[in-house]
Amino acid sequence: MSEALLVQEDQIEVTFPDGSVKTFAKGTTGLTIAGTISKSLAKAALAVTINGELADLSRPLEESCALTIVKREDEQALSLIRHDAAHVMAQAVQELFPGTQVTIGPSVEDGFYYDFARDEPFSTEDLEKIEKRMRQIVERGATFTREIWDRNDAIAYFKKQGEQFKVELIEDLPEGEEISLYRQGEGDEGWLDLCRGPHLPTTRHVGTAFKLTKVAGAYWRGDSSKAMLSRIYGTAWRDDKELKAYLNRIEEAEKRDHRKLGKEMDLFHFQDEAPGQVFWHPKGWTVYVALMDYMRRKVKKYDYVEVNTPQMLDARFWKKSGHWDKYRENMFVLEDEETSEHPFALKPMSCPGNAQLYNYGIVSYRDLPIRMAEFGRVFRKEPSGARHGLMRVQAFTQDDAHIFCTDEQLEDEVVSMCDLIREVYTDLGMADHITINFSTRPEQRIGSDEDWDRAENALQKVLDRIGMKWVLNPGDGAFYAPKLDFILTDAIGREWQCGTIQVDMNMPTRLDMSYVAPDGEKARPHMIHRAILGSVERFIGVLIEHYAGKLPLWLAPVQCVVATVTGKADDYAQDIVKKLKEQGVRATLDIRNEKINYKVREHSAVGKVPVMFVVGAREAEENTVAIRRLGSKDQSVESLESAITTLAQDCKPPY
RNA sequence: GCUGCUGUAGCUCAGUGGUAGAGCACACCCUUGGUAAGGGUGAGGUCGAGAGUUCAAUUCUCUCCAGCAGCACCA
Repeated sequence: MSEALLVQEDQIEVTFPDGSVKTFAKGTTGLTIAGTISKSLAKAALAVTINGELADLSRPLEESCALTIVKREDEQALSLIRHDAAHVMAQAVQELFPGTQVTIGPSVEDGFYYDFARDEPFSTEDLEKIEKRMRQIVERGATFTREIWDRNDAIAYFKKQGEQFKVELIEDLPEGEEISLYRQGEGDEGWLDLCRGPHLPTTRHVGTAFKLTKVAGAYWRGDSSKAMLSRIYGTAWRDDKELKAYLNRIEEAEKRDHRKLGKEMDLFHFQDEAPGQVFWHPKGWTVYVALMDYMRRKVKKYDYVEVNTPQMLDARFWKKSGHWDKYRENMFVLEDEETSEHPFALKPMSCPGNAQLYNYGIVSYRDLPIRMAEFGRVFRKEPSGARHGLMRVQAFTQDDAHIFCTDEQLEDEVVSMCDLIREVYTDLGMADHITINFSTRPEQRIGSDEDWDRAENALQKVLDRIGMKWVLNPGDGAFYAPKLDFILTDAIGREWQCGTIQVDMNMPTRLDMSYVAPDGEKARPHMIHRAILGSVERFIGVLIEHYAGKLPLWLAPVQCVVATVTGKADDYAQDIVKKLKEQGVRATLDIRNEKINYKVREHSAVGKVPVMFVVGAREAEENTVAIRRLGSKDQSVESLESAITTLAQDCKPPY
């Protein structure tokens, strides 16, 4: 007879993480169970997980289950603390600013937010007041109580409270779904919010390690046609040490901001007169060119041909491709559409241009696949609030390519592209930092469902073959093709799309592309769009933040500064720079009348130059150099000849 | 585009209803110094643009432009 049958009807079996099983009366709470294990555990318990799902400590257990007790040191405690902090903040706001409506307030990475509807904006001083009130509410130690409400009662209650947004939320909940409210505090004194939970036992459990960080606008339900709400962000942690560490981490990350480093390192600047366009300084342009040269070598290695197409084309191409309908507002159109029969526009992407090259002449199946690369300079009129340093500009260069191929060639081509992308990201030190998004058909799209099925299946098969981690991003494909997007993050964790692979079965038809098949009949090629860096500008921004300005030697704008300790070594230093340049090293000379401390600080801390050769009378006499590598405190003295040979070798870019 | 904030010297920032100040950078001088800021002197500003209020606006108000944070968008 199995043990399970011995369990009486009014009892349940609880399995603990160590595998032990105990029997309890039905309806026993996690808190009671924790108490049977030890008093200290009951005290430390914050919540439970029931079959892996987080739940209130006070939740009665109705069925046999696997149970864990969540304590403050557990990772799950963080999201509880943050979610509760959001509730506490909402209560604080309503106490301080009566009439403010609450909407939603989830926990997010590193913290939480709550969206409020209020006529007046929240000021920075308001944040201080709110935070102070939050600490009082935490101090009160009000109990969180879960209540199940009747749908109509809940709607009536929130209507009476003037909470239109909560009413809308409840009305939109599927029929039959349990409507749970959480009360913090006792009876009518308590503050009620619609919430799925779970929560901590009391507000006191939130602790003191939180801080309100910023106030910003956010649309109701993420929809720009709906009301703009005031969102207050906060961060919350298990203890003050964690909070301090977080604030410190943010501060450090902000020092890596590419806009800040771009100025300090003299790489580029922006001006009001050219919004979203880069003024590249000599040093920044050196990085740009080094990266482009590298990409050109890669593309050659992978059997691409490089082409170049016009910057400015008749809008008929965009109308034909469908971009005009969807992106007209974001294109720079050069002539008045009203008066000109053929308005021209700056190209926002290179696809139609490359298609013209394909269409020039007759393509045989023997010519396929054609891998056509173009470092295309494109222009996109971005919404004013979207521009962001190098990451989102209005004029940029894509390391674009279009592969035209047959159905049979499709998958291998995409796999080979993934190899190339992986190779490039590895060379650039970013391989471990990419997220791949598989973005499938959007609601607004062109083409038949059969074609979308085929294109998505092809990408799915490739993903199965390449064995890289990926995330499904349903509905986020381009209007003409599903895609794999390669996402990188900046210093403070914002995500930026860099590489992309798009399997397109629509443009070839739209742009009248064909090839002659073995049977002599015309056939439609497939078109794969791909970019590896994406935007060269954006990728440099990401690289700067990733390396905190300390770019790998081969990309560093200045690879070596030869600096003198005394004027007596000027001639020697000049000679060294000349020799370095002969070996292809980007070297500069610093014989200014300054102390060596000053020069070291300027080139290392500020300029991020990877290598310094320091020379004085001694080195000039002995034909040596004192080598200082960025990041290391000490230096080594080497003979000039071997120092140059070694450095020249280290500066070689990857092939 | 939306909400909020910001715009003063090349950079980072202070300041004021009576037309401006610091540090760094720059120029010159002193200093020739051995690994993360040596000292002195000097030059440098239409206070984002336009309009309004005022005897007087860099300062107050409005509009526009640009930037920052977040949201929305991103072929």
